[in-house]
Amino acid sequence: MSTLKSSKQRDAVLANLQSRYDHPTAEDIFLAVREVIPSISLATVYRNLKLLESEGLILKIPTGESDRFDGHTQGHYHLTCINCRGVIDLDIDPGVTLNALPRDFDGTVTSHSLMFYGICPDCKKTN
Amino acid sequence: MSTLKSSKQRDAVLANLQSRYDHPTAEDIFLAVREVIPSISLATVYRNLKLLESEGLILKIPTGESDRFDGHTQGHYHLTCINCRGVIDLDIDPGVTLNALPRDFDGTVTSHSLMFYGICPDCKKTN
DNA sequence: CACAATAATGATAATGATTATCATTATTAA
DNA sequence: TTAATAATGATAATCATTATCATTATTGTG
Repeated sequence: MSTLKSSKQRDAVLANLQSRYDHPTAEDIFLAVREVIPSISLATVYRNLKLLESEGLILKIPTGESDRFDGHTQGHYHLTCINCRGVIDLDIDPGVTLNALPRDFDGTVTSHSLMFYGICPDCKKTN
Repeated sequence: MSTLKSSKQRDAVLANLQSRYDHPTAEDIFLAVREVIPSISLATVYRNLKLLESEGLILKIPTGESDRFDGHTQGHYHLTCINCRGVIDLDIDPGVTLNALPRDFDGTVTSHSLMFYGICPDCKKTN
């Protein structure tokens, strides 16, 4: 197993993700980090997103379109707006759902992810 | 707006999806339906999956890899096995999570999807 | 400090999943 | 039965993501 070496690109990707509360795609992150490190490559962004996710430092949110990423790993839930396709945080207790797991389930559950679909406050206001 | 015309390909895709309880990819469905309609094209499978989903007859499950599909639309939850990458049904009351929605949320929620991650019974037995 | 080992990078080619195109075929309503 | 048009199969195109590879940066050691 190879040992991690630090890189300013990886630091910048993580810092960007931790500084924002939307849920950007790899492309979004690429564009943002490029303001700070103009030479950064999209491949490096993808590489580091994968690495950071496997380290447990960020979350990947599959959406059916481009994956989105979240720099805040404490349990919380999301809403996907079916109008603007954006993903926002919701303020709900993350515990409730796990309590509902049936006792007789033969597998092992290690985590869960809850996605709500609907209209986000911004889109609701605008329409 | 164009009016739907029936096709045996679309019927076969829907029938296949409704007859099974795994959560196949478009490719899986293509291979299965080809046993019945050897001339069917993968493009036709994708086309009809999209159409059936927009009609609300099937569910698309984003996974971060290939999308998976579900022919049973009554509310229920899934477990993604982090070992075999399969998706199985879980037997939990779908109501609990919606009750947890905060009252002061300014948007509108129309549906939700809960994905558990862990080891499925088959993989747990085998290892 | 100098250096060797190797992880990380940027550029870009390759892949895999999904969608678009287009000529042909099938379904439908009149 | 026919005209209108939705659906198909074949395949090209697109989009997101990953792999490759030569070069650069980081790190531990003498």
